Amino acid sequence: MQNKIAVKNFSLKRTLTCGQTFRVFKKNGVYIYPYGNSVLVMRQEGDSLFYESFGEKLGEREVKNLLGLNDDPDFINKYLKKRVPDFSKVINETLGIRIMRQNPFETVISFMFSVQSAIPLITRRLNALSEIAGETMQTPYGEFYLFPESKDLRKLTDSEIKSLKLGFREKWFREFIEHYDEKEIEQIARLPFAEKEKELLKIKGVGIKVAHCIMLFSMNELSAFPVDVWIKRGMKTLFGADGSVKKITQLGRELFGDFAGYAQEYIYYYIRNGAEGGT
DNA sequence: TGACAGGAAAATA
DNA sequence: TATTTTCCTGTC
Repeated sequence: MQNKIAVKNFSLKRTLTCGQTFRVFKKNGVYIYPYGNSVLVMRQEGDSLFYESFGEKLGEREVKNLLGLNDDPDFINKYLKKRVPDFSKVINETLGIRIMRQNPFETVISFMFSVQSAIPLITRRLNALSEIAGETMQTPYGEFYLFPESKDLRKLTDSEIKSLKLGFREKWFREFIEHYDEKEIEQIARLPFAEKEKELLKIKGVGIKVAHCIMLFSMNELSAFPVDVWIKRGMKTLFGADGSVKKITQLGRELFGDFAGYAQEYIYYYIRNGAEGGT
């Protein structure tokens, strides 16, 4: 792995395992991430990130963009502290998580599959789908499957879809692949925030939480504020916030402004292990 | 075995 | 418009 990027206050591990992405493989100390028509292999050593790609080659610009390495944690933390002084205790200065800029089409399906599901189950479903419909890529690290394109998804048979065991999510998935393709999702990604949210909510299986996950993790909207059960608990503990998910989402965006998405990561870590000193 | 985890949509008030 | 109920798979 001769390609090297200098990084600061960055944790590849945390970035890839914090729940924003689901199809990442760890093998012999390297992380392997199928992305578009590439398989990206990465390894971090201190302040150096090493990478190489197979299939379509990925350059430094693309890798940095994917991993959110153009975001500046120092700036973001200052911004958040200035806006919400009480929040200082929640901010973990060395967390090293960056918000990724993933593929929007894949991210819609990923978070549709995430509804009422834990991470290992989501991963299993997405891997099963990729193995059935995605292209195989041979690498020195083994064989990996790219995430399928919409044209591949339309070719899925009934029993193949059934084999994914999507449960009540199955009808959403069928409707989605019938009505949407990459182009349409890319179009949505170009809209301003409010319209983006509105268009995403039109997709069956996409409610407010999933819509904000999609915007944050694949559509460059760092002010998105996905509220799951943990964030709901956190917002209640920290700010006494109560009420519907919609209300908490609004409150989070008003409180944390341009970087609500990063604030959300801090709250998640704080409420799950930060307050007790975990990692 | 039964309790529980996890969001969206439909039903209901 | 706001609250309750139903949906499915999997783990412990």
